[in-house]
Amino acid sequence: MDNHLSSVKNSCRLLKTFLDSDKEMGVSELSRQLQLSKGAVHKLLMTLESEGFIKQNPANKQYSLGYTLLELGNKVLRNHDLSEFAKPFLRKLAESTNELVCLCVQDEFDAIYVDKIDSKYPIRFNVEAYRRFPLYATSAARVILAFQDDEVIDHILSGEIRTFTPYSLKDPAGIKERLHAIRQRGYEMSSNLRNEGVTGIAAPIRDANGAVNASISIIGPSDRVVPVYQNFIDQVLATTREISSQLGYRGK
Amino acid sequence: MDNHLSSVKNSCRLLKTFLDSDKEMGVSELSRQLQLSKGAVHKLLMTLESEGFIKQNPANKQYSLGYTLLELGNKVLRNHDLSEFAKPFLRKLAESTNELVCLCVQDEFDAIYVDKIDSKYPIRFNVEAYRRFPLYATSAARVILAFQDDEVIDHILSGEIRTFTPYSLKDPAGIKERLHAIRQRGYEMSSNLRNEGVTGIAAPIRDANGAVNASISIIGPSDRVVPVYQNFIDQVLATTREISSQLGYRGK
DNA sequence: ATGATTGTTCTCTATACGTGAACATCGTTT
DNA sequence: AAACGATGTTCACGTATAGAGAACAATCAT
Repeated sequence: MDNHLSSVKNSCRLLKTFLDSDKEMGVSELSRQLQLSKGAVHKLLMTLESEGFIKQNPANKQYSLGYTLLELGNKVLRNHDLSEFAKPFLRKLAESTNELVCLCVQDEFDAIYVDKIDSKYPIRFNVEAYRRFPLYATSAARVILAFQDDEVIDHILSGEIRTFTPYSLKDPAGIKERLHAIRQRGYEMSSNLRNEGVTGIAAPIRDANGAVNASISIIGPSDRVVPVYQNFIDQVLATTREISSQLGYRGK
Repeated sequence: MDNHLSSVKNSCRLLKTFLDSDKEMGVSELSRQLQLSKGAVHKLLMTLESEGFIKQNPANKQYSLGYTLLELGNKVLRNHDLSEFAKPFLRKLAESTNELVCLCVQDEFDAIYVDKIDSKYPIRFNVEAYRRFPLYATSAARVILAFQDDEVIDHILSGEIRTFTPYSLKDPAGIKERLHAIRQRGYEMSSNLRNEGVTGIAAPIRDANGAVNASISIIGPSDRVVPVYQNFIDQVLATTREISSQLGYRGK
């Protein structure tokens, strides 16, 4: 870990520990989780609080994330051209399918839903926006991963593979085969791999250079989605091709 | 600036400079804005990037905010009990008024809209959620400020007063009078102070101790809102009183 | 080609960081 | 009440390190 500012790194780690906790946290608990002295954690908190990144509950002296992070997070979205650009396409797709439609992007070795439009049906599936998940886990993510360099794929598959249902893919070789198949046919469809009874259909968005960093997917209860899957595949592909073309992509 | 970690403070300042810029920024520009050496800024960026708080565009080497901030910002909202709790009340109010309805909270010496439901009318006014603004600037904010301690009020009014329209309040003494009036009657209504042709009606939410940290407001074009203002005042007051009461407030 | 920008790397010293322990405040338990 | 255990907060100190400044590399414009 050279040329890294240790206290800055610690402050980042501190903020991120709040992601895995639903409650406020105190100095002692943070000091345990981060393996830092209480004094150091306290100084970190004082500094972060003075900048609005952390706020302290006066009643119980516990700390939680501050509103400045809300501002910054929102700014990420507003600076994110693609979500602005893709919005009308998502809306159109949501209207014609009535199912959950998501815009997924890659960030390092994770995937994130940066936008979504919920299904109108009373019985519908839901995803959590803005939360990271592994690139091998969902249709929307795999359809991005499939177009990455082999080194990236190998690096990700050489790590621990998390499973979510009894059907989740867990064999690296099997996943790799599947990725090649996706690359061949240009889309992905899967059921039960992330959530039982749920089917996702996803296609990649290409930028002007042909690189894939994002995808659009339709997700819904299998008994509604599977009977019309060919129609949905056609619609997602039509949408992502139109977007890719408007982004300057000149491929098939 | 004692017992503050300077590099952490710098990293916070660095992230916040992106709030006032709509584009990516490079080392040199940041170094100028922050008055830090290029080397120092570079190290900050490397560290923040390794934690996902910053990302670099490989094409032009410029930097922008990273997706981890999106995660953290979203977490702030999910941890914010009030917005979850107030949601159904907002929806009801939006449905019966058809105008923009906002939930506003105080953070230090600023106000932030943490939730809103847009008007259904084709001609409608819009606010930017999650962005700070001064506590004296809008109805929603003033109705919170009015119930703060005098020291807080004086501190805020002793600073620079920003104006937004030719009608914006700018005389500290006049604002203070207005705040007292708000306190008397329990709500605020104003036109043209933040945006010309726009009228806001706001009432405070009280917690179990009677403290005011949030408000609900109805905002819309004056020619639609003013004619029915008494009705809207009654509805906002009924809503905030119901919420306050459910939060444990036992006042009038 | 030249020059003026950039981003990145390097060396070096003042200092700011993190530790560890002491102190202060809480609730609980006995 | 009194003693305990847990908290959050403060402090002094030595070492690791953060930040300055200059050199280097890589662009882009002229």
